[in-house]
Amino acid sequence: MSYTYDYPRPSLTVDCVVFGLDDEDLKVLLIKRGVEPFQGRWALPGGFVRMDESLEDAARRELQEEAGIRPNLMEQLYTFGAPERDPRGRVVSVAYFALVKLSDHRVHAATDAREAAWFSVYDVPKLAFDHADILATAHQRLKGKVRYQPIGFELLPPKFTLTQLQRMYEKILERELDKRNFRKKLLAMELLEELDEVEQDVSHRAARLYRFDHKKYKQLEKAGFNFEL
Amino acid sequence: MSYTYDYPRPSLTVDCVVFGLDDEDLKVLLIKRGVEPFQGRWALPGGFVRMDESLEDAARRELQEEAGIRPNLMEQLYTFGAPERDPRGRVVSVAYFALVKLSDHRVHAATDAREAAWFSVYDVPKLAFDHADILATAHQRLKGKVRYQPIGFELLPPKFTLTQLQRMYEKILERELDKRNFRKKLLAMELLEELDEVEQDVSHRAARLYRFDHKKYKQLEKAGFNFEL
DNA sequence: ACCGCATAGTGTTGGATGGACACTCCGTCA
DNA sequence: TGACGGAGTGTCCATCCAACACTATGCGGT
Repeated sequence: MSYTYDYPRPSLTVDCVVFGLDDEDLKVLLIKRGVEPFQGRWALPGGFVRMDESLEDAARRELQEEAGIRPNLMEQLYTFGAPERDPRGRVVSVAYFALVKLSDHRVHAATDAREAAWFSVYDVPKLAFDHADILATAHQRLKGKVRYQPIGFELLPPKFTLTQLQRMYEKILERELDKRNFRKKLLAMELLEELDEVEQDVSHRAARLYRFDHKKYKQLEKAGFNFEL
Repeated sequence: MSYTYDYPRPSLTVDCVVFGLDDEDLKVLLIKRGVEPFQGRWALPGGFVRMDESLEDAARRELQEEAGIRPNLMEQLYTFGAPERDPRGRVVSVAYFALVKLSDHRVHAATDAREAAWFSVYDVPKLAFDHADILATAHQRLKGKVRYQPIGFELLPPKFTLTQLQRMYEKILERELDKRNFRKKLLAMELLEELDEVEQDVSHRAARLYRFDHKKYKQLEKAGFNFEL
């Protein structure tokens, strides 16, 4: 089977930058390439767009196939189309940006006979194609966006302590925050539901758990509220 | 001549949302379609991407061909790829966002035997394809971006009065600003060069002209300065 | 020459917000 | 029961922001 057109067409792919967070660092999901070009190199998960699926559907399908991951939060990042970005010919790639709770996804990282792994964003191996650019763009977007949209919660488990929350922001923004000011500000937004539970299995005083109130945020957002830092 | 591939490929186009500003309103550039589908409908300027040009080059080429316009400021907006967005088949379009000084471009609007015109953003005819979505996305982006990046200056002539500047922000943000607070804030940034000139041909006291200092802004930006409102 | 008009230009105050800063509380483990 | 590690909590000061009204100037018409 082959397909013929009057004018040449670029290939169209999607690539995904999936971020996760663990106790050490902000992590990104990479896949080891099994075929040329760049065989053996690490790369972002991704692949060709099918004719009957939307771009985001393609990104979600590739993530599912290559790493068994179904992110809650996914959005389009940028489209990379430099003529020489792929040695096989003209390939335009729509990049997506996703956040996952690492606790949900640590196990599934290596599926489908492909090698998949989480790497610290600050210590990434040499990547295939222009994937280093794509990753840099995504990282920048995350750093910018986390300050004015409450997306960081997608990186944490559903119930978290205020210290976990603060560490998350500190790792993403790459600067330290003041504990008292941070708590004051977050609690003043009234977007955190205080639970009657505390963390378990810690060898010191256990911290209270909170949950992010998505419903309330959507309401406030409609009313013109702006989340900030 | 024809081109054959092992797998089907979508067509790839670019579309441009070009904003301009005049005394009345924020304007957007539209082209009347001369061919099916949507013959006779107004649409965003755009066209197919060639195999050897980057996406932005394609957008600039189409703008030049269809409307004789060379914007200073142009950036990628979003990629639209819903499977049914074009009745001719699968067409994925990378949308670009541009700002121009209308004074430079009023004349050239209708060139190349195509009909091109500026429409008020608040009174746009029914558009072809999903161009209404693209326009809405671009308009939203403009409203958001103008507050934290000094891009609004691309809509004004090189020399402008503070009142013109304020009107520009008011039209884009769709709310009134306080004259004194606005001037205080803008002048405090020290990004406006005060010229020894005043506006001409007005039948009242002439206002002083200013120029935006791009060089100084780039320096301050590197030093961590953030333009805001 | 004068007057009217339209727009230019200019400061102060009160309230809210943001950043700096240090100690006590509590649970665990040795 | 004492030491350790992290949880939790309030004040002060500086800065930013919003609200607010009058005088100055140049032109055009009479």
